[in-house]
Amino acid sequence: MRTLAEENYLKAIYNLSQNETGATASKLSEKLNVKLPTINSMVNKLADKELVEYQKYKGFILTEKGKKQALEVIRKHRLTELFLVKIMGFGWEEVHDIAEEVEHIKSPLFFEKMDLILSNPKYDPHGAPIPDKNGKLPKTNLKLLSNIEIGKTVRFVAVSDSSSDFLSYLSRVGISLYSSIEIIDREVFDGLLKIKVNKITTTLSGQVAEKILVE
Amino acid sequence: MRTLAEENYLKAIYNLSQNETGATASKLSEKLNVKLPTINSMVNKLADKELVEYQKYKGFILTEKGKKQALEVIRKHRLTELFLVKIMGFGWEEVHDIAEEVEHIKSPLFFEKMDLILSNPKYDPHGAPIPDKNGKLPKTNLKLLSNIEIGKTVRFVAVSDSSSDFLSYLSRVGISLYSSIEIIDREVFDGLLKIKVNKITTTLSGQVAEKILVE
DNA sequence: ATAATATGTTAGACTTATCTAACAAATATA
DNA sequence: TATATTTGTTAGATAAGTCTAACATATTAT
Ligand SMILES: [Mn+2]
Ligand SMILES: [Mn+2]
Ligand SMILES: [Mn+2]
Ligand SMILES: [Mn+2]
Repeated sequence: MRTLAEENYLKAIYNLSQNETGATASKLSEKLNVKLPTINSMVNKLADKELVEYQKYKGFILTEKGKKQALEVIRKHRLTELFLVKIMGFGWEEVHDIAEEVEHIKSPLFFEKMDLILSNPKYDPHGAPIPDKNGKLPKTNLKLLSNIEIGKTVRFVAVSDSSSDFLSYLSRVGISLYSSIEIIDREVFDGLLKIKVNKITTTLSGQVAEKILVE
Repeated sequence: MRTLAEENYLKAIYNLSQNETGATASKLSEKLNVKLPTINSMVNKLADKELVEYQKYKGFILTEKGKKQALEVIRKHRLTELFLVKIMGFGWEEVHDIAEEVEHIKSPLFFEKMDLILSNPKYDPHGAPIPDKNGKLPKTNLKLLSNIEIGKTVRFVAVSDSSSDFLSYLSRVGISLYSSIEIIDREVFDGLLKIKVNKITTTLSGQVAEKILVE
């Protein structure tokens, strides 16, 4: 039986290993809000269970088995988020924290029913792909809004930060998923970005532009 | 922060103390599927936190504080069960086990939304009353089907066993919540009961009749 | 290349929730 | 009432998940 803590470690390691930097002890420590030695002892246990590969002082990578389990949890998380928005009427900025809890429900029936009610959805409310029952994910090829050339128009399809603060901010400035965004200008010094969305011109900071994924 | 185990103990003690027999160590042990010494150590902790009153070799009773907390969990359980049936389309025999997990979700928003969607419901799918936000329960005055006199007609309003096996059996023999049941005959020896439901005559065992609550 | 800093590991302790074995009290039975 | 049985308690062990303090390795800067 997989424990709640184990599930959180697997998910965090999976998410970190999507970045170039990979999953290191200190990154995990920060992400999971536990001290470094805790990471060490937990990762050792996960290695014993053959869920991660781990050599001292090198980072961690998930085994196939570990990856499959991580994707099961991620599937539950994203299905839940979409269910909360579509069926229960929550805002996209409210659902992440609730899904962090609900993703640990064991009952497969519960999530199968969500999947049925939502007709096998492919994306969560933040534009992230929902792994299918076998852990398959569509290959996406997204770019950061911060890297798009001036003059281009792109479609906002996902965020890389699902925190309430960030999403509320986007809603407040009138940027929602699937909006068309035209790049008007970018400040070289700090990446400050002038964009046009729905005929309205807005300015975004470089940090914000890095969290917006477009195609 | 209340732990999952604590919540299960509070709920179990509350439920047991609704019977005349009260909550004893061995009953709790059986209900929670843990050995007797575990009950002992946990109840000692709950007593330290002033959630139960406990004197050696006597039973346990919840303090006001403990009762309030138990009712919070019971509210979440029953709201969840109704949500699963009414909104997600589960059968009444499928929901208890799922609710045993979901009741431990901390997010108050999640349950407030259920309550809103269901319009402040008063009863769960098994006829059990849902405590309100302050832990208030309607006074119900139900009788056991096994105690009703021959010749009377009663309304089936609740079950005292929400297990899948029992509820599936009731569905199979065509007895559903709010059916009218006429008592045709009762065998003195073992309580075997002949009833009429929807113009159909059926026979129920004494054990089954004891789990059916009527008014 | 050496020293300073950042990152990772080991050792040992603590809390929660569980167990088994041994013992004690209460209750039922003869 | 004396004994047997059932029920409850204490003692001590264990596993999971966390911590702090001390130490080791790796990386960065001088
Ligand atoms: Mn999320
Ligand atoms: Mn998401
Ligand atoms: Mn139930
Ligand atoms: Mn119920």
